[in-house]
Amino acid sequence: MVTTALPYANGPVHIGHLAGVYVPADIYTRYLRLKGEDVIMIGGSDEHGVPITLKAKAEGVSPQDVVDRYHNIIKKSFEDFGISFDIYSRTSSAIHHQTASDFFRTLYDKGVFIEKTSEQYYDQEAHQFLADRYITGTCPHCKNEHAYGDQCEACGTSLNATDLINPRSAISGSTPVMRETKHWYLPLDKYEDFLRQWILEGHKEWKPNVYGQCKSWLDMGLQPRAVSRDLDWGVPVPVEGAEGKVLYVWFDAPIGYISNTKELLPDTWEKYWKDEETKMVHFIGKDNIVFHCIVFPTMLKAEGSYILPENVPANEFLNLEGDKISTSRNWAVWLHEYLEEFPGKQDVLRYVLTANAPETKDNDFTWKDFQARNNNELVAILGNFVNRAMVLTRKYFAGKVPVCGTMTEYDTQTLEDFKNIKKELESFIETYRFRDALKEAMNLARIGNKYLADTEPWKLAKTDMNRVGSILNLSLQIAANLAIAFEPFLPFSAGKLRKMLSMPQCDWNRLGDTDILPEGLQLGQAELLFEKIEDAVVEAQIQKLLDTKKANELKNYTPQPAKANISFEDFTRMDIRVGQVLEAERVPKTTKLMKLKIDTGIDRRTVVSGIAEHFTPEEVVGRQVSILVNLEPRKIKGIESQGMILMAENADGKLVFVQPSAEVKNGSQVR
RNA sequence: GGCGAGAUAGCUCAGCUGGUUAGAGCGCAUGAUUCAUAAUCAUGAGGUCGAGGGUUCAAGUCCCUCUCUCGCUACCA
Repeated sequence: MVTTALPYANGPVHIGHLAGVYVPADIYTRYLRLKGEDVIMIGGSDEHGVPITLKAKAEGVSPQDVVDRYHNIIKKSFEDFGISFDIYSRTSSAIHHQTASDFFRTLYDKGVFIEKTSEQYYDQEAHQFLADRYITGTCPHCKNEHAYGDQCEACGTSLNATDLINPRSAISGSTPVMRETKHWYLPLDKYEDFLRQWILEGHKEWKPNVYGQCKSWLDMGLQPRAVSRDLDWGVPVPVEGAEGKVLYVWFDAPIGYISNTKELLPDTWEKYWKDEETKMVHFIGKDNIVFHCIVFPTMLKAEGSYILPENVPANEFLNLEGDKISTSRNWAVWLHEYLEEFPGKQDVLRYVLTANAPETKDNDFTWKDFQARNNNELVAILGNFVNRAMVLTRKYFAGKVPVCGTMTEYDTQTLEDFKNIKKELESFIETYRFRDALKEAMNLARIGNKYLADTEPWKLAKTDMNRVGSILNLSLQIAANLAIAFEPFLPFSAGKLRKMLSMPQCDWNRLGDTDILPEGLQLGQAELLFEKIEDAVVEAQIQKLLDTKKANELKNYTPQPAKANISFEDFTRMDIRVGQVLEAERVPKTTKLMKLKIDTGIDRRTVVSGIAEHFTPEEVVGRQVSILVNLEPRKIKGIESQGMILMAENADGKLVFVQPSAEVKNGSQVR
């Protein structure tokens, strides 16, 4: 049984999700199916939790509306992309609510949970407890007045809601009060010995990143974790006196794997979850390691009747054009958009994401690389070889598989080269090394190209047609092998290829054979498997990325609220002058600081300013600027700064000098 | 300055528990070739494995120090 991390239904799916989870899981599953194994692939949307309720609130719609929207987009795009789920369901379904509820109740009845009462902020007007995100207030560190209960976005410090000065409810705006609330905790610490044994002793074969992270968690010591929250969106806690409480989203989400299996196989689902013979594999990203290796197994163990995962092949992250993928910054290639803009090119993306998969460390996706891999590998190596074999066969044998005569020594030598491809592919795939597996499959096409180049059937056609027949027969058999080898990776193209080769079945066990296509078989219509991608196309994608990013930044820009009024007195105390930059140099070992020598008209002084990311020293020398001259001097990086240059900051973070619109004398006052 | 990750051919990266002349793909150069979506095939160019030190019979691979790069965070008066 293969499970894939449940994508969170507050946005569409992007290439990072695909590369990390869904493409590898799909390759693995398709491979097992081809081998005739009894395998199911389980997926679904994760639809509970605070961020969805916040999004719903911001848009003025219900949480259900939000999850409906994204669930449908995600589901559709997975289908179109060829991720072959046996079921893709969702955690807002009735069957999931029932399953999660029962699961909790079972643990509850067994006395697994610890009940603890703690004090939490409560909104008396809205009559509900407030999650950390729902509380705003003044940050105790930087005095930012718009800090959240879990984090201050101005200074980046993570906070407890109780740290905030002047806390306010984000729902009603009222001042919340502390009130007692009861929650249930899963005592992970009690399972530490079991986990230690199971993972550290029993699963040394797990990927180093997974094993390492588990080890570090176990070494730090585990704490009980709350499994419930005060919220009205989610699976209600099925216990008396738990009104207004739901299961915490990390508790309910992995149970989604079980619910979805139930939905798929109402009668036989237990075979997959409770039979020791079943191998369960969780495909996830690195952010999910702890939940799938520590928390969920503990839940399953505590319940008692479930099996534990056999492996958790977590991938690292994929970056995009050198930058982290980010939903909120819109720095992503969205799957549903890709499918629209590159119709019929699912396999190109599948190929690129696999060839460059973040299996051992974070990797970078670039459109240039996408183009290069398509043009130089898919088109030039794979597509071209198939096309050569097809065209030659059509030309000399009217598109029928020719008779294979006696093999030359060279033929058998070529065969040797790909005899063991099956074994190698299997060993790579079964150890989750899909990048290497794909490379191996590609090598088969290279062997084909080399074979044609070395035997030169187009020359022999003038003298020895029998020999040409043997060569093409073997070439076509290689093509047939390609159709099988690529089936898990590039299902669309492999299907197309099989159609061209009149190969109705795809039987993995025939991989490596050289009699897959019978002699005399009439081949289908030849068509190109892949087509070149022009420069303009990828340039447009890069431009689009930059544009949407910019647009998004501007859209998200909200002017800071006005500060409290000050008196005229206060204003006149500030002495702002027009000055001129005489010298400028970067401050060593800093990224943003520049040291400036300013002629203020009154004197010449040194000012340190954080503009080095936006201007070079040459650009600023000679410029007139506005400068606050009577600011208390301050040492920055050991340099005394005597004043402040006034800058305007644009929505995209770019700085602009505030300077007079016409030249004035240095020292002129700004009032 | 703090925390985390990293530094291997022009580029993107492999190199597991230390062991023969350090690898792949792409790019580049030269040659071959024309069946093929100017695609293919061959050959090659020599990277002091960031620097220095240490452990060892033996280190890209282990230890220490330093430098640099990339994230996040200070510094933006």
